[in-house]
Amino acid sequence: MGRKASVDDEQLMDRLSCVFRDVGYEGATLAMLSEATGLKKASLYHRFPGGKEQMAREVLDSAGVWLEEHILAPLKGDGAPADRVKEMARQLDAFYSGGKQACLLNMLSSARIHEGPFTKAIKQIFEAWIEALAAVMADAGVDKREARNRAERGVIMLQGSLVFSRGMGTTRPFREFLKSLPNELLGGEL
Amino acid sequence: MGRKASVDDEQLMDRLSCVFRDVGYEGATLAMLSEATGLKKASLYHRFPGGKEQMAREVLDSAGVWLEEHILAPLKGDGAPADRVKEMARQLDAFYSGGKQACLLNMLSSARIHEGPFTKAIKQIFEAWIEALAAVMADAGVDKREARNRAERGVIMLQGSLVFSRGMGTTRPFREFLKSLPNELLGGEL
DNA sequence: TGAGTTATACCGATCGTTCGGTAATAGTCA
DNA sequence: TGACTATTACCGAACGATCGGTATAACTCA
Repeated sequence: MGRKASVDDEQLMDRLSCVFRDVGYEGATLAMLSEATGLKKASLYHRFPGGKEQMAREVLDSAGVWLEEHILAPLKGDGAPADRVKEMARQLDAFYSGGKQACLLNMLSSARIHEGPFTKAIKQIFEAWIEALAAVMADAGVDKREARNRAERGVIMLQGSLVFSRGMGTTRPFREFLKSLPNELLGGEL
Repeated sequence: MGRKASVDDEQLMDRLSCVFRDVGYEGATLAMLSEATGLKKASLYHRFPGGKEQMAREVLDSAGVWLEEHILAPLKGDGAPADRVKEMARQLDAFYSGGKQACLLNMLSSARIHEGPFTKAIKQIFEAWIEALAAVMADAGVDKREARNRAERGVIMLQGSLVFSRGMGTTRPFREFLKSLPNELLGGEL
């Protein structure tokens, strides 16, 4: 068949994701996306006929897949609840580069594209995440309602610690959050 | 001497702030800022010779002043610690329109302007806020180190709840955060 | 070869910005 | 009081640059 791509889809997603996470949707220009991927604009349009919006959309979708594989699946595993949570923390640490990289869910939820193509996907990811977290806590014997509260708080603190870390110019808040997360979720039940 | 302004400085700041909080720095266009303020682009440049960057910078500065007046001053008041925290919650509820509006500190800390003109101001605001919060808790008898931890957690949860609320399309998380804030800060000392 | 991939060149639109000029107020002096 | 001037606020039109996007040709390799 044809010629092989100089950048495989996975690398492509990673590099596009990096740009969107750094500067958001509006901040990301095709020039930046081109430089980050090593592909010229026209080549990007070959891979993403839908343009910048499709790129962001697919990056968001692949983030959803990543969450499913690296976070939700381990959370639904059969180890001890505390171990599953600790595994999640490990994965999060890698995903956010120890707090250096922002969260796509925050960076892509600007109001410019109000009720736009991203809002639904973002909401779904948040919901799936919280549900899986609540399920783990339920396994650990936490009351269902309390489990949901703690799950939301966990996600909220993740987002907040990333925002705060970026604002303060240090990754310490994020790292401390990760450390406190298991106890935060399974506090009275360890 | 000259002609009186059709929009006073305070209104101007409020309307510019609204745009930056909605769509961030890169997302905000002169066209949007012009429409939001009722001033034509050229008139905006009369008020802000430094252009868009000066607008964002002054909006950020005026947010710092607002924090000083409406948050830090009450926190340093002479009422009961719990009352001071509750007053802060009231002010925050108004400032963020019950969770409908995002935080400038989050929206202006994109990496596009890395180490740019906003980072220092953002950091200062975060620091002043946390210090004032920690002081209130110290007044309530909370251990100094613990007070600082809780203060940071408070700010982190504020940011996180705003991000989460926006992502989920509901203000409930923010409102619940506000409700839980006094107990979160002064939990064991009420 | 010929399908698949990348590159060069280009497009209209919009970006942030600037400039020349006009509208409106305040002070001056008759 | 009322023309004149100074000063400030505002706006229409245009700037160069860059935006996202699109042709079409050149290259690569099964």
